[in-house]
Amino acid sequence: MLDPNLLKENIDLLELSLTKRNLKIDISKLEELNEERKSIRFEAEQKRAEQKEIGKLIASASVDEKAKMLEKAASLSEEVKSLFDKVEEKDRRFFDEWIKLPNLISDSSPVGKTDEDNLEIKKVGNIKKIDNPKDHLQIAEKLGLIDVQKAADVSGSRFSYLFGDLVKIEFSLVSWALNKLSDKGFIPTVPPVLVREKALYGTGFFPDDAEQVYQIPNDDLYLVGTSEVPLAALKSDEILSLENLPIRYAGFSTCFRREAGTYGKDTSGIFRVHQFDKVEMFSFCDPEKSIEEHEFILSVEEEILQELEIPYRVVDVCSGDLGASASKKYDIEAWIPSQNTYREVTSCSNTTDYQARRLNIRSKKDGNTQIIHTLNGTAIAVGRILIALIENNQQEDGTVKFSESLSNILGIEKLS
RNA sequence: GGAGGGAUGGCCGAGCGGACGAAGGCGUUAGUCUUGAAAACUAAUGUAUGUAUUCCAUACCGUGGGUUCGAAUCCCACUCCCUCCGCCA
Repeated sequence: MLDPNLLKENIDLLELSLTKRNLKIDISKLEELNEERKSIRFEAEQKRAEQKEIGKLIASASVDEKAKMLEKAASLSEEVKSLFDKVEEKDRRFFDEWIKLPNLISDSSPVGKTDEDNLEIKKVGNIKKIDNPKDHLQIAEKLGLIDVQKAADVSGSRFSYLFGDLVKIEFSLVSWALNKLSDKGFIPTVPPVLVREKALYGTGFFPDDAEQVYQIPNDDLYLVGTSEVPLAALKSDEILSLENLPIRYAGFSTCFRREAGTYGKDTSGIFRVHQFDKVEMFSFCDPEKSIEEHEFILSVEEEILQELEIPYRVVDVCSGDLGASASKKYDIEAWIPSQNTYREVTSCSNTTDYQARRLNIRSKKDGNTQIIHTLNGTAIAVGRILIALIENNQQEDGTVKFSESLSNILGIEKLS
């Protein structure tokens, strides 16, 4: 959520940001709603003060005065009640709209409409020359490492069975990443993957992306699409001391996504599935240092891909392609030989104070509280990393062979 | 799943219809004393909103509703925690 004071203090900034995102929103309507709710609240509070005053006098009034005062107080009580009902209604009308506004876009984010306008920052790594590259599913199915057919029977489309060495690689990757992150000050975490609605609102996934989230209606719980949700909510309603920041967590969890609206996209293999495992970085940060922290998280992602010998490029996501809570976002796209292009494997966002305001996470500075900043980034999205590893290390004979240093990380030299 | 107990400020804990934003203690901060430190003493010490900006008003005692002129305090529902029984990786 944005700071409602923007309406008073920096309406131009708000308008500029919305324009960059290609959104047309009637701000004057919002201003009006905001004014209405404020003035009615003021009126209600004045009446309430009056009511309290009389209430206090009643306690010590003489018997004959009392009856009269009680009468007056009763009618005031009615008035106050109806005024506060109005306040509630006006507040709701304003905040229902206000909460829908996406985060302010960073000055440094490129302006554009779709992912085609994303700005490539750099390309890293050597792309191996592979003649007639096979895709990861062709390779892994033949080697008995992935079964999507049977998974479709059991669970539906976009699910998979992973077998054998691929599973061993997954656990090696996760363990390796958690160790690396732990060394960099991230606290390894296994968070809950079922959360209440509140956590999803707090992180900005609700109301906008509600259709992407699996529900457990019997228990009013939701399956998270990323451990970002329980990690962010971990500090909700807390005031953190500034000298302890940044506080960093590395969360491992299974992630669940409905992938509504992606029918026909990436239907082959495990690139886009309903369930995958991921190690996620999350940082609670001093607002003055979130830009550096963002670069730091990106650098960790790059380090991981470099050590995994995956060619990649870094993309600065443009304004039109940015999620609601992000002020700035970098994606890293790995080279996928079978598609002859780069595809997203990690993403890191600076959500500035957008999530923290909803989650009410603050710190103290010079005696005043301030909303802190939160950031998140993918360390290892297991499925997609497996794809990149398989495809970039495939051999002509249909096997997969890893370099010595890569084998040391994965615990496996060859898939055959 | 069954039976009982509980939730109050950074922490502990009192209050159980009006003088309560809340006693007392601990902690923290500042000061006095001291070469310095400790101890002792003194003082300060929640959050948010506002047409207030060193003053004032309003809200917040798990959450939401109700009773009442007035609720931390009474009633109802929910959430969470603890103890015992049952079941269970």
